[in-house]
Amino acid sequence: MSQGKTDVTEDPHQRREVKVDLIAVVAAVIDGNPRVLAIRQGSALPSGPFELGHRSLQAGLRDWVEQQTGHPLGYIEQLYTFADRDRIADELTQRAISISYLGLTRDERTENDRPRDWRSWYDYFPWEDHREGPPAILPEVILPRLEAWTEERGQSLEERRHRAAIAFGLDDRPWNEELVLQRYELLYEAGLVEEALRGREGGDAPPASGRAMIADHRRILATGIARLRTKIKYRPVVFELMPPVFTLLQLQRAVEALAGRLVHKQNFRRLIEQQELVEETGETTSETGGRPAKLFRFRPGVLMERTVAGTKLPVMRA
Amino acid sequence: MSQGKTDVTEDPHQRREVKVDLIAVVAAVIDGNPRVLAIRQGSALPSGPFELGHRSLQAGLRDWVEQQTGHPLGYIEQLYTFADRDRIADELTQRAISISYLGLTRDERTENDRPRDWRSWYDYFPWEDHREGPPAILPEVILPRLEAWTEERGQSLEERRHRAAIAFGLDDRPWNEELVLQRYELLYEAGLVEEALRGREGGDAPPASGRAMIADHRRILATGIARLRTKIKYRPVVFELMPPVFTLLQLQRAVEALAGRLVHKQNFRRLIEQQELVEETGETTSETGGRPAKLFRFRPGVLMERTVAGTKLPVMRA
DNA sequence: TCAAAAGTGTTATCCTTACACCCATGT
DNA sequence: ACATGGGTGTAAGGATAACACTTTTGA
Repeated sequence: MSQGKTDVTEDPHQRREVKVDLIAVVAAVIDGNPRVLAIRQGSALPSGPFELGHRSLQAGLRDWVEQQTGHPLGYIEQLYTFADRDRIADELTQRAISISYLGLTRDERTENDRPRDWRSWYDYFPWEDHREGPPAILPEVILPRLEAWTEERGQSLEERRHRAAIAFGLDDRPWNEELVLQRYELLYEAGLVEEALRGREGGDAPPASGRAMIADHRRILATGIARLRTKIKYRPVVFELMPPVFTLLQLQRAVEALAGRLVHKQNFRRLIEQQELVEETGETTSETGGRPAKLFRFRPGVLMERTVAGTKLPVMRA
Repeated sequence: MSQGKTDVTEDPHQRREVKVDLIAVVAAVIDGNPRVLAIRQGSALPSGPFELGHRSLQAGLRDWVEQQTGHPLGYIEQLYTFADRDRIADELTQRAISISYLGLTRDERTENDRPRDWRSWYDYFPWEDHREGPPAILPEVILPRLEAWTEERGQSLEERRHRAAIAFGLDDRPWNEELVLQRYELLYEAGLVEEALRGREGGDAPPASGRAMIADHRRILATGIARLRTKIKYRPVVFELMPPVFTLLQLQRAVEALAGRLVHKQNFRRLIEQQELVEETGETTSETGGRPAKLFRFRPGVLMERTVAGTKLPVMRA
């Protein structure tokens, strides 16, 4: 913006090489809570440069995660690629881009796994856990400050109100758990997260809440959570987070942990049953307390069919 | 696999710089057909390296597309990032990655626009257009060859059959228009598209059909089409492809062009109406033949609300 | 016996699908 | 008048959301 545009055609020999970083959001459900693999006391996502030795982007990512956390990765999918905006380019002839991935793993403690690396999502996003109703931090801290911000400047006042209303479910709008990124970005713009204040001099109001991360890692985490919350609704990805056998309530609790809200027990079961995602093992467990629960496993056949589901358009009959 | 893993930690000073290419799938609906912006007689997607002069990835992409096609870009979204696998690295110390984007534009002929750059999707994927029923090429050419391929080798026979059945809607399965990429990849594996035969020596069966493109551009195009066919169902992206005012049937035809299949007129209208996506302008047009049609425009307010829609999970009432 | 969790039945409502028909204009 | 596209009514079936209730265990 302020730096004056460089004419691309000026020097055809200018260096075009770029540093590429790989960053991972690795999620699991442990003890009924959604968790993410983080290093350096929870301040950073596993990451590292894409190097010549890496056979592919994914292979590079796996190497870094395993090296930094001791945890091998199973399912991974790409999240987003961006040119770093919070990071200052090393030199004028050097830029960096980041390629982020979402990984899903089971709650299996491997030998070299360091349990301390698993942090709850909601340490970073305390306003996102609505399983026990809207968290107190919302009415007590975030919403008042956010409202103050929307009234701060005369310019795009209406637009800000509107965005906040949609993102946080104000004015009788429903809470939409998928809008994790939009909420984080609003809080960032409003200066309510620590990351937003880093460039500026002090004096601003202290951040609203939630543990901060280095650079833009928390934004990337928000992207990963949003993706998972969306995807869980139309692809059977919970698979990747569950042990081989489980009870229906355990499955429900996992979904609730991810979505950050409770679901209706019976309707949830009907949904699962109707999609034929699972089958009974024939066994039961009484480890859950109360009446013993039937154990289920995912139907292996479904994996392939359902991974390519499809949504609705009022098509004509073939 | 066969190459023996390189230890990443061996030489910390090895070069980590990488070439980054930006590639665009730019779509429009022109004369009732879905089209893509392609250069070099339709053999390549617009693309170019990410350079220092580019303020951002998106800005770089816009520059290249405008420079190569004369067409300014409106809406764009990221598709996928990958390390090139079909391209051979320039040197041992040099690798390349590609970042692909999907762009949507209206049918507006700008002065410097070269109409010849707009190619129909279905030139590249003739098996994807089911608006007049399954295209003849499927039963006549593709399916027989594909079947031959599934029986070719004893190994993963069942799995191949299954994949083909899902992708092409065999054995009473419905046709799923979203599986564009899966279908292309199957045809690639089966050696039924030209691109698959490039590395190998001749003697193979000639490609099934569809215009080929350089490198992996056709695969990227398939990815873009798949994304658009999916997205059109849950986000109001058709907006970006329509003129400011239009009739409902024109809107329907546009959706049909993209989806490659017909939709039920009345149910389509109910869907549009129910989502309150459009409003009457009060005008009518008789340019469509037959009874004059009411003209509509998209409701500007909806743009914001609907861009963040949301899907279903059996939630509990707040 | 009672708490805790498992598991079932039922209803009103809404959305989806499908079918069939009428309306307004130009030729 | 008739072809062409525009535009509507309605009914069956299925999925959703919201009820409340019974069952089986461990402590």
